[in-house]
Amino acid sequence: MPPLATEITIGELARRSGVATSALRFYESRGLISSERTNGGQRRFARPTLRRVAFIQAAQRVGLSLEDIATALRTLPEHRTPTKADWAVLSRSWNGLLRSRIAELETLQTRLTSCIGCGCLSLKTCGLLNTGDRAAERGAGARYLLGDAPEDED
Amino acid sequence: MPPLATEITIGELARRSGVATSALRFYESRGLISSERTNGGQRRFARPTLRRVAFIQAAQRVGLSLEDIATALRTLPEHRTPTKADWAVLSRSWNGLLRSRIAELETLQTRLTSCIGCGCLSLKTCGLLNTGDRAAERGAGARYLLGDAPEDED
DNA sequence: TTAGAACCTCAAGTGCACTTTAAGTCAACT
DNA sequence: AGTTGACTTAAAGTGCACTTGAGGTTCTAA
Repeated sequence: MPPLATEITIGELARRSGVATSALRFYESRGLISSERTNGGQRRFARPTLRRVAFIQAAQRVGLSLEDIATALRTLPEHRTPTKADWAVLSRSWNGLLRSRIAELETLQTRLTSCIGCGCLSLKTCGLLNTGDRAAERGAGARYLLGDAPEDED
Repeated sequence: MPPLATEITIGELARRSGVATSALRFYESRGLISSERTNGGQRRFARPTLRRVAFIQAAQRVGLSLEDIATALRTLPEHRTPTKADWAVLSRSWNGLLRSRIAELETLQTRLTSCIGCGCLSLKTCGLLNTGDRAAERGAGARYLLGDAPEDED
């Protein structure tokens, strides 16, 4: 048998993950995935990479940057197949983020619904954006309109 | 009395909304907000603009592009203060989007939790990314890994 | 062995959502 | 009337997440 035919090409990884080869090369350049090379210099990915890519895709859906995802993935071992425990740690931290993200959207939804109900949609009383929890996500976070002058009805 | 002192400067709008003046000008250039001008050529915003900006901010949190938000805001009257009914229509459509976005994240969370539970995290059986609903959001949407060959355990 | 698909690198280009800079004008206060 | 801070435009720059293009090499199957 060959040394292990379990390695996959970048094209295969692309087809299986739905991510373009150019994006996969980009991820590798950013340290999110890694590969071995053939004698000819072509990439060969280990199969667990498929799972890493899936994780990257999912994390992006939640709004994380590649930098954040790279940081998270660094908690996984690079040169051995991650164990159940490895993934569990990663997943748990991620679960917390998901929870706060969901809570944020739910608050927004509640506010929106009650605003429809009362018809006011006033910044003062509804505070569409004053979610009250800014736990999740850095960057262009929630702004505070609470500082508005009291006459800001309408 | 002056013709109506209810108009606010771009600086005031910026302070009250937490959005930079440069961003507000950018929003205007993209048709998300509008303004009158003084004789000297400076912008004066009507007060309801504050609410529009709040809406823009909130919509961005849900992951909408400025283009999408602009389209949504176009359903509001531009030259009269939006009524309760105007906002209600807009909010309702938005509410649906929020709902599917929340559902998507909840599915992801469930999958993640059960994956931790069983320790498999297998693409085949867990399908971290196979949320099964791709109702919300265009663009870099959910990818399908279901097409994976059956031997893709790990 | 050879055609052609798939791969390689590096640099430049893209789209989004802005920000920054430069050079100048306006508004409000004293 | 003058100063100062806020405003104006237009163009260029930024950061992220990629994609595209050019020019060349490798792998696989007939």
